[in-house]
Amino acid sequence: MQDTTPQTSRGDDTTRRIMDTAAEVFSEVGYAGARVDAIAKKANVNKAMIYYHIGDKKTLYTRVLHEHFGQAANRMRELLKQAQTPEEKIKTYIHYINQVMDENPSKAAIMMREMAGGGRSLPDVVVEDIATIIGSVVQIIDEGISQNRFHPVNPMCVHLMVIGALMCHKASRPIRQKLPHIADAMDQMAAMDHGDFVNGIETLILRSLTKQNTA
Amino acid sequence: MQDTTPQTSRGDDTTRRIMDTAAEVFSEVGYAGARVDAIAKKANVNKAMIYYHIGDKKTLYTRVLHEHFGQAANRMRELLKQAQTPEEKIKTYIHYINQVMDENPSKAAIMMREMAGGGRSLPDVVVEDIATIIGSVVQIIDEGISQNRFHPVNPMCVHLMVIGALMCHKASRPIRQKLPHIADAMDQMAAMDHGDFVNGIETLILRSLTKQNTA
DNA sequence: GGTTAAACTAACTGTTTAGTTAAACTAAAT
DNA sequence: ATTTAGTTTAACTAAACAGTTAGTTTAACC
Repeated sequence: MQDTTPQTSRGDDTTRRIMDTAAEVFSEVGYAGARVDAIAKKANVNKAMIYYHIGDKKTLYTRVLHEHFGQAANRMRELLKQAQTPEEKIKTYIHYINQVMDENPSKAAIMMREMAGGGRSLPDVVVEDIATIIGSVVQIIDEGISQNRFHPVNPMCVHLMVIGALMCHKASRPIRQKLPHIADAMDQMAAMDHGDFVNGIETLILRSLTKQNTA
Repeated sequence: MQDTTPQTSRGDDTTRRIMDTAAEVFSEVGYAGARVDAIAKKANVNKAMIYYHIGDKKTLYTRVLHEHFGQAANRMRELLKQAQTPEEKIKTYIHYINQVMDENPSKAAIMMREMAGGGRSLPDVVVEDIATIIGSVVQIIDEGISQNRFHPVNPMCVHLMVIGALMCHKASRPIRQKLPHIADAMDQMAAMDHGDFVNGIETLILRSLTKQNTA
């Protein structure tokens, strides 16, 4: 039954529900494992509506990837303009990645599945975005090294430690919840929210990069 | 056509081919996305042989997880016995994880998919193994802190940085190969082999953990 | 009230899928 | 040569699947 509150066209509302639900399902079982019927049922729409509003399964998946990962590099570049030192830029980068992943609970899992799949389904525009983000990390690290504030380091190690830790942390919440004895063994971790985890990552990354002689 | 070289029963050879191929297919598309017909075709066996030798799809997947991830904690515990200092133990731990992932190209991708899926399909014995490994990391970090050699730190940050970086590195090779301009931008990374990457991770982890006053 | 375009639906199609079965084949044992 | 147990196979089943269609409903417009 349609909600009667005034809003954009009914179609827009339907499309939103389809997109959000599709992201959830794709994050749970991946593109190949996702069932259009399952997406329709979970979104509480008739399956034909998916084809009417968006298109076939592949088109739906591509739009989900665009929506979640497109433009990520542009937004990061804007934020980096406001940071002065390499240390500040690294902080900005880490917190930005964390924020992007927190925008939607499905993002981290979809990223992990795409990575596990070798990025075969990633649209070129998303791949370019990833390349631009990595390029930014390379620039920050190079700047830090050239200013003698950072140790010489492989930027890929830094990037994958950040990306990997944050993705794994967010995607593995169900595993941690499944293991109360793990939670017991690390009770301050079990109680830890996102902010603390990303601050811990930030501390470790900066400590591993930064030379001691900097103020 | 059967190979005529003397070996164990033909069934053992068939089971081996099925298990290896299943691991590949599960790593490529996940459990839900894998097709039994595709596994059979790739393993060059009739589909019914999978049911005869191993069982249904879920049984096959569970055996693949056991084979790849079972016993991992025991082997690590044995190796850790030979390390003295917390620094040595951290090194042992990082290189052991790296070695486990290198045993089979499918491992990292399967781990990532399982993590992305919240570990829903993980057999309990594998989950216990993961818990034991994490417990070991907690012990090492606690030991380092209590001996005043490590900064106070969330072991989960350390563990997920190590696991995350290594998994992402191994699983993302096809993406790096897809992007020659990324390779160009980081040509020393593009040429980097496993050893250099894990050594980079080791350096960063130790530097982020270790207090400066230690020799 | 009538018209129309957009949104939505139940039922459908052809294909794909996991899993099974009866029969054939193979190699070892006699 | 025959028997037997283990291995393998082609063909099959019922259900699931992506995608389509003809028709209905809804809401905006006049």
